[in-house]
Amino acid sequence: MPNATTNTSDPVVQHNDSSALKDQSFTARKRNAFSELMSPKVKLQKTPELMSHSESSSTTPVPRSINPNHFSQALLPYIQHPENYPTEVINFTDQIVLLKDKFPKSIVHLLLCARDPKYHNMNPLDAFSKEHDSDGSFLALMKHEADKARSLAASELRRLIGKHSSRQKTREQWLDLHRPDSDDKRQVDEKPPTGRDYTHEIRIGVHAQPSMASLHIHIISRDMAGEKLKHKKHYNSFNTPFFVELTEFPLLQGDNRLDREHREELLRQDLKCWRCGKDFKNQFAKLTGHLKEEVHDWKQA
Amino acid sequence: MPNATTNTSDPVVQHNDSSALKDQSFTARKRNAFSELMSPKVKLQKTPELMSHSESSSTTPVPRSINPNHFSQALLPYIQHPENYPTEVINFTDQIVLLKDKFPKSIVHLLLCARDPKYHNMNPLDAFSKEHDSDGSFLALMKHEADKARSLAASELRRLIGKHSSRQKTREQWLDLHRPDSDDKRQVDEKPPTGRDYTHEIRIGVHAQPSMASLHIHIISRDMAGEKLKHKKHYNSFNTPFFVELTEFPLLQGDNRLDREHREELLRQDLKCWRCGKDFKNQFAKLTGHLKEEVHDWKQA
DNA sequence: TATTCCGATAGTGAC
DNA sequence: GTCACTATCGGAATGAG
Repeated sequence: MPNATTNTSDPVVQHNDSSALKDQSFTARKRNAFSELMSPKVKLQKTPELMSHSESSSTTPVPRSINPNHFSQALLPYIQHPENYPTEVINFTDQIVLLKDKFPKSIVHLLLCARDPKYHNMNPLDAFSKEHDSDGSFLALMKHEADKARSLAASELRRLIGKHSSRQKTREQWLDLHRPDSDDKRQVDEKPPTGRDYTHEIRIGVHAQPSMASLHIHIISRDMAGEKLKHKKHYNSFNTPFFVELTEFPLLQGDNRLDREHREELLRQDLKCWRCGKDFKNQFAKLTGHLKEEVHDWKQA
Repeated sequence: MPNATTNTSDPVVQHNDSSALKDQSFTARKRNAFSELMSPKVKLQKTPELMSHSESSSTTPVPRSINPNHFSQALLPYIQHPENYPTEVINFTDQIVLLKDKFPKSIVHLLLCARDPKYHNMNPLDAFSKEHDSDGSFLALMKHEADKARSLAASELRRLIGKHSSRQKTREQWLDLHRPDSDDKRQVDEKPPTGRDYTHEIRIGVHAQPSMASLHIHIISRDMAGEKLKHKKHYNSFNTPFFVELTEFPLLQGDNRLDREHREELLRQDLKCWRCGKDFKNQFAKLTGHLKEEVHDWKQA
């Protein structure tokens, strides 16, 4: 069996489905980031005062006098002391922290956070605007980091659902027949068939109006099959224009998502299956029931 | 100890609080009507076709083609064959059946049903109108039966909560001191102090728009402390003009309860404590919490 | 749009 | 205004000596 490559469309199939060692296929870091969810209750550590917390022009849910224990500040500890959270944090630099979302709305759901305090409490629509990022350098940095995170997320998704993929199985069978010690090399193809490219199943973007004050980008697989997807706003925040892809930035000046009312309207709109478009009105339970079937098919591709 | 009388304001206090024999204080009938609630699920028996089911001018929730198994017909078996339901039916004549409400909204909650098929599916506002009861004989009959039922209900209420009553305790102490074999007859009063008159705590009336098709009159204690009082409409149906006291009939021609919209408005109105008048808006749970205290006091009277 | 808890609201099905 | 079940919708608290 050939060794793993870094090309997510040409991966080794991992047959091992247990979670014990699964992180090793995800990243070379010693950290144990993908092993488990955090404990349900965040224990906020004593945090220093924030350096800055200017009000966003796109409005913000954060109170003007910021209580570091307020729920909207729950990401702060990871940003300020990522080294203290080896279970949750996948990797970090001086600029960013990549961590697992504690309440995953899809099979793979990561958050890429900016560490610079000037982005605390700043709406991403502002942070990535011409006004605040005139030379686009911040956007470029985050796009670069997000692309790396996409690769990690794709690898993790492949590890988790690759065994269901028909393309993956085809590749696996070819590799079995062509392994160095095989007697049976009837196939004459020069190269193995490509496996599924899971990077295409990863979406990258921000919420037009986040509740968490720390600037964060969602790195999320397409499925919406996460255990913590519990209501309509969860779903619509990822499956309407409320979810702003990073490629959309900087937004045009008249973008209607700069209007608070429009954002709330997006979250209230009818639930529609991301895969087949079926309209479930307000029936969230019906939607999730339907999604189980859709995701079953989606895994087969 | 003197024997029981039929005067509800001059009762024997029953110290026995167990349910095994409690029916004996309620009625001389052999029936076991007050022992327990029916099983939660009504098993409708196969019923003969209804004789008549004219539409009420006050509108009716009953479909035009009546299915005898429809929920609105659930009282029919008791009316047609009261003798088959000794547990639920307290007594009956050719004209009426008196039975325990299976879903009591107060500590005592009885239903007095008319047996004549011409009242099936007739709104009580019509049945007791000049048009349908020009000589008032039907109203007179039902008032007479309801008054008898009131006495039974009052006795049952006394049996259930009399031990909490201060007036009842005063009477009890006097009777203790004056019992035939007592050594201590220091009291010189000629007559025992009256106990609480529980007939004043029994209300008699109909719902302005019943869901059950069979004409029925509620005989219900004042408390609203029944286990089956579960939502706002339950409460308001007994504590707004939606509850039409039998003494109000026949209604004046312009009575606004003849209007369906007005009836629905009555059920939607703010929840107000029947005892102190406090407004609980839509907060049903807060109301029932409050009622526990009020009913505790009410029992003391 | 953070979660969680509680509770009010709304629709359905009942044979 | 029948009940019981499911689920949607709506507010409030959320820390901590």
